[in-house]
Amino acid sequence: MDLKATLNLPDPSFTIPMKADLAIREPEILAKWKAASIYHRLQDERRDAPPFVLHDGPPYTNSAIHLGTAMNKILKDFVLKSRVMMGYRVPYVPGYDNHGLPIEQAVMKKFAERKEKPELPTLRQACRDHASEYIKIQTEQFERLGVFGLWEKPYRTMDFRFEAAIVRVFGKLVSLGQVYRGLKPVMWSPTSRTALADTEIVYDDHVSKSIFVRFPLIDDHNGWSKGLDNVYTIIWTTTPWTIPANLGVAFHPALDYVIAKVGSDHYVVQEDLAPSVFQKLGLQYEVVRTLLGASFEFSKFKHPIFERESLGVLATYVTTEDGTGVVHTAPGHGREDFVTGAKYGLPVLCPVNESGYLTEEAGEFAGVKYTDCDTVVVDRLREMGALLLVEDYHHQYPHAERDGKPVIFRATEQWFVSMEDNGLRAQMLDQVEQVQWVPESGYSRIKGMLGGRPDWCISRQRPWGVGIPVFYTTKGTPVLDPVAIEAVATLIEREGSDAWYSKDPSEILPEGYTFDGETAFTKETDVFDVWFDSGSTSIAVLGGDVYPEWKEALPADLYLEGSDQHRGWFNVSMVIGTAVNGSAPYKAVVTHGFVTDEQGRKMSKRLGNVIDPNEVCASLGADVLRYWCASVNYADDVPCGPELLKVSGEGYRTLRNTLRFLLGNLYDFEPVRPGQLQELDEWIIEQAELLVADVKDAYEAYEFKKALSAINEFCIKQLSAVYLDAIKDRMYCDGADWPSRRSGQWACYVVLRQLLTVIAPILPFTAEETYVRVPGSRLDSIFCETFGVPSAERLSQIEASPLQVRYATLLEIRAEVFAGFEEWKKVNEAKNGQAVVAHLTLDADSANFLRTFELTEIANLFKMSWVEISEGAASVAFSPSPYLQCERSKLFRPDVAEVGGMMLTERDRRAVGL
RNA sequence: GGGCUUAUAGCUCAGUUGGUUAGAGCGCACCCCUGAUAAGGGUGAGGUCACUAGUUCGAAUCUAGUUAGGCCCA
Repeated sequence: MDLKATLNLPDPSFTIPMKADLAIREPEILAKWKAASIYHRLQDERRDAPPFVLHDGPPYTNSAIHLGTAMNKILKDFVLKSRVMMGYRVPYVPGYDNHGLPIEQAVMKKFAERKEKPELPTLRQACRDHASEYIKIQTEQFERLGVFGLWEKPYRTMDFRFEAAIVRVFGKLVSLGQVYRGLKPVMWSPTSRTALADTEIVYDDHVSKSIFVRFPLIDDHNGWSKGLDNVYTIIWTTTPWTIPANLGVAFHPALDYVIAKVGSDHYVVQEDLAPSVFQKLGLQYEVVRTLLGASFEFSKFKHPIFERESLGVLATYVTTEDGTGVVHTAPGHGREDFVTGAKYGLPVLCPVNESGYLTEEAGEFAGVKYTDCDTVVVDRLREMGALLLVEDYHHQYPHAERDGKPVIFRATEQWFVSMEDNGLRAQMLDQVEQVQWVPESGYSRIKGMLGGRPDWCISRQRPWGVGIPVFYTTKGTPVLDPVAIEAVATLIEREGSDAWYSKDPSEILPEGYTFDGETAFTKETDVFDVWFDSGSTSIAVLGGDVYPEWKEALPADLYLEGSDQHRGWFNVSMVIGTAVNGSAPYKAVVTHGFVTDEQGRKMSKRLGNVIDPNEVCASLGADVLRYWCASVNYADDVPCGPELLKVSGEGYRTLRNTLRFLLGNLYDFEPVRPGQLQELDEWIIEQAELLVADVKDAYEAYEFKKALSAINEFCIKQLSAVYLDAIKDRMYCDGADWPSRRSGQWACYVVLRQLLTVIAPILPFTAEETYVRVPGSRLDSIFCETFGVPSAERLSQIEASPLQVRYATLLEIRAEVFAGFEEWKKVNEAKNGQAVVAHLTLDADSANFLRTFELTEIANLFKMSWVEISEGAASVAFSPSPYLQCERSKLFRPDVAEVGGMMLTERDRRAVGL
């Protein structure tokens, strides 16, 4: 008799293959999902279920995805899929951020290579095309990761209707009185009469006139100059043309300053710089007093030329590297000066026009070109006796990249969203309290940023964006009229934001439109800061005005982005959400860190440590990448590299093999619950239920790592090491349809289904691949299933289950037997426990406890030939088994006997009908 | 330089309100199995809890500082 043929061995063609071949198999599963419209299927399935809305933060569309974006989408998908399996309706509209400088620059580079200088419409079209191209690429890549969503209709900030929504959000803010027009300095090219972005600037050698200028003290505010006459402070600057705009002198609050006596005059300069300053000026001096910079706050000095005050202010950017430690401050001509000026309520004086000529506001210098100030202003300072020294100064100075000419800082009219009007800031800070921040540190981070953020400058002097929809009258009055703004929105909705540029105001505004009695208008040329676009997404998408199928209740349940978005998206979304709707646009915010290499260093091309998620999908598979994602602590910065991916691959394979084995035993199983289950089978089913309860809680708390390690440990410690090992004999050698075997199959079936549901959010491809082969799977997809979470009642029943205590105790004894056997093996011949009898001597209670089990079950679990139990002082001893080996089951058992020329146990004799 | 944040075994991570000998999985070493087989099982070795100084009867845990990372600013 061919005994092997009588065994019920797992059928390798029935179960999933051991070799995953994910790079090949995953695309097939994707195709299946696509054909089944899995996303819509799930929406349909859960039509009446409570919703869980994760609102997508839009990635910028100027490159393929990198590991950080991949991780972000995968983490989102963990949330989406786990919520689906908790029974929610889970809509997900992916988004894309399309306007802005980086795309414009990428496009300009292409034009430059062809030596072309595109007109505005051509440039904008090229930007649109560029963004479209990367939307397509990124969509493919995100889908490849296994992310379910409305990929055929994502939100795109350059979608005409989306652009119109942005305009309407602006209109809403205008009507709320949240928007105002103000001045702010930007890099300005006087030769091309345009504002420039930082990235359009190159630093080049330049020779400037540097001047030392003294400012007489008018009022020392708190008496620091008491008893001294002729007190001055000295500033040093390399931009004489900004002297007419001077409104302040800045001191470092924490540095020491000296009052130096020079003849009958007294000069305030920074202590460390005093020797070099006076040496340069050729003056002998004597220190008469030393004071902290903070002393000079609110002191009043006189402007060196005009009859005007220059206020003593404090600023921490004052350094001791150059100059005098006292910084000439012109809020209209420097970013730092602007911020400091705003703090002290100084006006933003900008007496330089767009061509670089000084204006009427510069008084006697009106009409002078800024470069000529090197002589005109300097001469005047000399006449006034304010000039202490002038010399040439070689340094790096910003130049426009496009024409190589020097640029200037110049305040221009910009649009702002006020943080204080309507109590917006206070309201936002209140809203911060209502939001759940995960991890908790996000709370203090966003709070600091909202509390400290200045008014939001929403205008950009760029071509690629949504035009700020403001008309001006011939007198230059901005038309802040809802009717006019809505006219723009209507146009853009129909023809896109390009139409704002191509149409005349008369073509846009309603016929016969008048404002302030005027009928002729010009258009604003600035576009919105792209953060205004993305700050509007909650309203544009969830508000449902753009496309009704996107509509969901606000606030969203969750935003999930990198921690840099505290300053970015979370911030601007809060500003617009709170201003427009009166509340935060999100109930919870989860943030993740950044991906580093295995040494914790930033990924960079230079270091050659960049991991490309697309390559990982094409080699190891998306499930392995997702496994990695779930295995790291995303709240911190997360390491990734070839070694870690290899480790993830190994972990993945362990899980896969567990699924493979469970399924392999079900090839001849109809999923019907047998009347009576064996104890061990009930035990593992209870264990699986405990696991599902834990994992569901972990998913709910966004603790994917915890979910994965719980699953892992269950597979390794409960299934592989104990249960699966113990049931093999029963599965293989018992009669195929004996209740004992069916009981084990039922347990495998139940456990497998439980495992598949909890694994599915992390390893969707593998879960799906396995699920469709499980006997009795009638649903199209694993994602139509829900977690088999035990009821509270059932849970407390399991937790108090005598079965759990019973097996825990048995497994403790088992561990002692195993440990003892290792010792024994070292000095004895027999290496295999199956050929060894264990002699357990135990106290009466333990012995009686063991006797409640069948000896065959104990021998099986302990992987011994046989077990003998006696009472006495606790010990474990071993001896070679005196029993014969069964030819069918390979076990050495007391009941092995010869029948029909074969050595068989009683059970095996029955199984083969002897 | 500022705000927020991280540091526990070779790796990824647990470690509740301070309280026995700091845990898990992987990896590693040795052994077993060869009917989960490019699988599976057993045993074991591995840690000055980044460093320094405090508080305390007692610190991985609390405090201050130092060092090295990260994000956002300046």
